[in-house]
Amino acid sequence: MLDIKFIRENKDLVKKGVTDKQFDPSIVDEVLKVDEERKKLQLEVEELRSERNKVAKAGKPQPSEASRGKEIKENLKKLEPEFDKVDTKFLELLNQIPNLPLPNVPVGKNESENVEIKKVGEIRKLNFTPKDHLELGTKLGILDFETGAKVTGSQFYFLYGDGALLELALVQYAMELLSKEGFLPVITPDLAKSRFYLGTGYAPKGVEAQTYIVEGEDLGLIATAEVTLAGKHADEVIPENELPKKYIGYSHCFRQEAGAYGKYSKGMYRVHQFTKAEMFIYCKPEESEAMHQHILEMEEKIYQNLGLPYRVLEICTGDLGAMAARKYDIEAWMPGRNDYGEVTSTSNCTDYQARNLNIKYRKKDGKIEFVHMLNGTAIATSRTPLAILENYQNEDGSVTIPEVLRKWMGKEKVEKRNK
RNA sequence: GGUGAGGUCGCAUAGCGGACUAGUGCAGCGGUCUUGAAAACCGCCGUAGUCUUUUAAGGCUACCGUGGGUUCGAAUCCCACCCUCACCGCCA
Repeated sequence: MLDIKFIRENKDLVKKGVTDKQFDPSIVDEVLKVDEERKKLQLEVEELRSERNKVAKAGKPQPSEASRGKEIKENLKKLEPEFDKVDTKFLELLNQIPNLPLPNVPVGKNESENVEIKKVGEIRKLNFTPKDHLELGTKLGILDFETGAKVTGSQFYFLYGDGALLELALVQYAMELLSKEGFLPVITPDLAKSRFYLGTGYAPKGVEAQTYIVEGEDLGLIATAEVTLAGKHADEVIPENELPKKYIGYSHCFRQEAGAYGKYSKGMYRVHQFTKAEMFIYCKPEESEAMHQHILEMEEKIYQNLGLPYRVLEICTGDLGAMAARKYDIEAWMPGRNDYGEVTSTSNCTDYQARNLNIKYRKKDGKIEFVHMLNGTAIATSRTPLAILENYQNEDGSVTIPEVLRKWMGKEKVEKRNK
């Protein structure tokens, strides 16, 4: 959420940001209106409580005071629920105001106005018609959606042999590279309490649209390790000298993806479960822009080393979503669709998530302030293997393994298995 | 899953209905002393919200695992839940 004080004092600025994000700016006026109501009620409640405390402090049973005390109690019994109701409504509305875009973010209505900031790598010219990853993987016997559908449901898959090894190799590659860059490798739980899968904004509006929820418990399957890594420091005050904290988290990710079908969702591009190595950084406000560039650099390094052609997009205001103040996506070339497709996304959420989760840091001078929080994909297995299969395919249907992964795969090429 | 013990201010502890405006110790910050340091001594030292106010400062409210309840008054009593520790059971 945003700081209500900031909203009170910068109404027009907030409205502009909200408008640029393609949210309805009237929400800002609504919040301020309910805020006034809330403050009024709060004052009444606090005055009553103050009197109650005085009466109580006067000591023993004095008959007249006791009856006044009873009266106050009755009044509070009516007023407090009223305040709670308004307060709840206030928070609900406040949470609907998205994070504001940073000043240099390109203004645009939707994804069509995202800005391509660079293109890297050369697209291989093939002298044969490329197959898509689904056909390649299925024929190689390493990818099996049919059994996934049988056992679990549509858009789930089994990996066999080199398919399984490729996923593990990618994760190990990313973990090794990033731990050398000062990121702490973390394996997190794959489930989290609702406070965290909601508090990180993964389901702020459509709520259950993305998240699988465990019946009878306050638990859901995480959509990304961002949820657990952000929850890790909830309600903490981090000493300044421990910042920045850099994590590379490993988890499985679960998304319902309700209604998300279509030709671009084919095969591994959009699935209900995948594995991901996710970078996550907590830092001081003044260094968050630099940290964001740092994450993007790491992502580029990974895709360069994997030898995958890609482009970098700066996401425009209208496509940022609620949490991000700035966002970059990397799209890798995917011959199967003859187009680029998203493989990573890195967001600077500034202090928006930190305010939801109450994560602060103590400065050297003793002052306490909210941290900035950033996240970025290192490897999303399903989409990265997809890009590898399609870009490294040979005419005979075999797939050459990228050099950096060979030490974990123990071979240079994936070929058809008999069994 | 069962039984028992426990969750109090950064840490450690006290607290068993009205002297709690949550005490004490440690750590931290400032000072005196010292060539410097240590020690000793003195002072300061939670978070959030809100009101008065230009600021500064002060007042008020809430917070003793979480949520309810009893009472004029709850850290303290009652109920439910969560977590930690120990032992037992069950399992990779």
